[in-house]
Amino acid sequence: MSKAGIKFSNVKELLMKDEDFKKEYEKLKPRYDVISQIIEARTRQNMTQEELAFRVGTQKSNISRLESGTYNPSLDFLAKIARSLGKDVQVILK
Amino acid sequence: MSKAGIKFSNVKELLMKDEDFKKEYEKLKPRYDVISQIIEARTRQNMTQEELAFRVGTQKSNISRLESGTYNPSLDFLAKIARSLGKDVQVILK
DNA sequence: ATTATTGTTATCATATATGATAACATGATA
DNA sequence: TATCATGTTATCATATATGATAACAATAAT
Repeated sequence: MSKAGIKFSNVKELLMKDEDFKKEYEKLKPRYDVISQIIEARTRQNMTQEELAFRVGTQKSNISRLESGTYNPSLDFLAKIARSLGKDVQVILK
Repeated sequence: MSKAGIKFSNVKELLMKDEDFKKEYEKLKPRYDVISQIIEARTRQNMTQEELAFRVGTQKSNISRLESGTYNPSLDFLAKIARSLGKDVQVILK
């Protein structure tokens, strides 16, 4: 074991975790990005989750769940949300 | 009935259908748009559905199904596809 | 202190996305 | 013709997204 007092295996483990974290982050970035925009657009218009839910045709709890980022939303659902916020959703590969 | 020989109710019906069609189209536009980009990116790289499937970690039949536009894909799936095509998916509300 | 407003969390039921496999279609090529 | 490469379609199993309802938390307003 080196003087620094930390085993390489542990460092590697940490780096691996960091790699995993990065990969995980990359994977979740599109989701968090669009959610941020949704929350931003909604609050900017002083719209409550309940009002947005009404326009979308669902319940406020479901809007809260969406905004929490705890699951993987479908494209159609995102599009419905966007239109209920007076916007269009645009998906671009680049 | 007017001289033109077509009942208003029928015209209305047609217009309604047109409205429905427009609404339906608006609703499906984001899906078809992103699918077009996927197919474009894949074929541009001379990549087969089988190769894309391998990179994504699924089967070629599932890629075919996605590209057929017959269902409502999730954001994560689109992101995985994009990355396997060497691209990033970008979702914008505007 | 109470009540209203807004958002959160948990839970159940149902619909559907996704993975996997197989069979088939089509066109190119030997 | 036979084979190979590529894409399509059907089907089943499983995981999960979504709708719906209820209970709760936090904050503001009265």
